[in-house]
Amino acid sequence: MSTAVDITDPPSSDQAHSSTKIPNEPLRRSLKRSNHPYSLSHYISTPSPAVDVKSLIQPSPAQQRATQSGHTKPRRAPSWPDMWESPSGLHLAHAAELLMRAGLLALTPGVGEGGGSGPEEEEEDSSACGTDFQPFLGAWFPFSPALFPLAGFQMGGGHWRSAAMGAEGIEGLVAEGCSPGSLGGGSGGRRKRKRCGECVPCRRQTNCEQCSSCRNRKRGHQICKYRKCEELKRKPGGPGFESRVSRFDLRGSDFTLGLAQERSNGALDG
DNA sequence: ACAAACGTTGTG
DNA sequence: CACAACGTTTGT
Repeated sequence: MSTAVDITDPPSSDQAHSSTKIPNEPLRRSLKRSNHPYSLSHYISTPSPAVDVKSLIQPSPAQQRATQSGHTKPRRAPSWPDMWESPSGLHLAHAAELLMRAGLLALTPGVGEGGGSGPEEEEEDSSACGTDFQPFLGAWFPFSPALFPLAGFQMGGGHWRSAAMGAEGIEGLVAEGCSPGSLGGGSGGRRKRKRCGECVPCRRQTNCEQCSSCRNRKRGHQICKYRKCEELKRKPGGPGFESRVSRFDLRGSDFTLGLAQERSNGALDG
């Protein structure tokens, strides 16, 4: 049970947090000009530390604090991936559950009745969540019937997403099944997924400057190949993802059962 | 406004 | 399928 992240890259410590922006400004012109110490082969041959999915699901206290206290982004509402990524993602799930219990959130039959103990009461205590996701109730669950097809789908798709499902599950589901495109927009509503920040490539701090992406950054708009997040490499709909989504998509609430089965089968375990 | 980077599409 | 280019989203 040693899920410790084996960080082989010394400087990766300050990069544990996932952010769209790379902390160490590897993409700066200065970097381009400077002759970075790593060669292409270095990137390729670097061992792959285990991905600590748990850290995604259970953010550090510091992260939680940050999210709880200052989760209010002045600029725009958090995207769904944001929601799932943040500790509040769990709260969001709880919110949905409460909504269901209150009869406000109509999901496909089976979810709500899946037993009093509910499918996922795993994380945290509801009491804490109750207060915590309050803001989200206002912002994201305005109890508007118009939004419930959306919300229901999100909830169902997310299935109170839990530790059983990796970050990939979250992101994938949100990215594909639950993206605004499939939600309200329908037309070209593709939501960007975010780097996991945990995988080896994400931990890279420097661009190789040699790969096609680096060389062609101006026009390619792509991150260095060796920094491309492993999660993002997987297309939504890829292996593992598809099974989950399809299960959820086709059977709605049975998604939970599917997860349970997979869990028992060890498919989702480590 | 700008930069970074993901998603999509076209091409070989 | 891999790659390149573009469009778009997202964060500063």
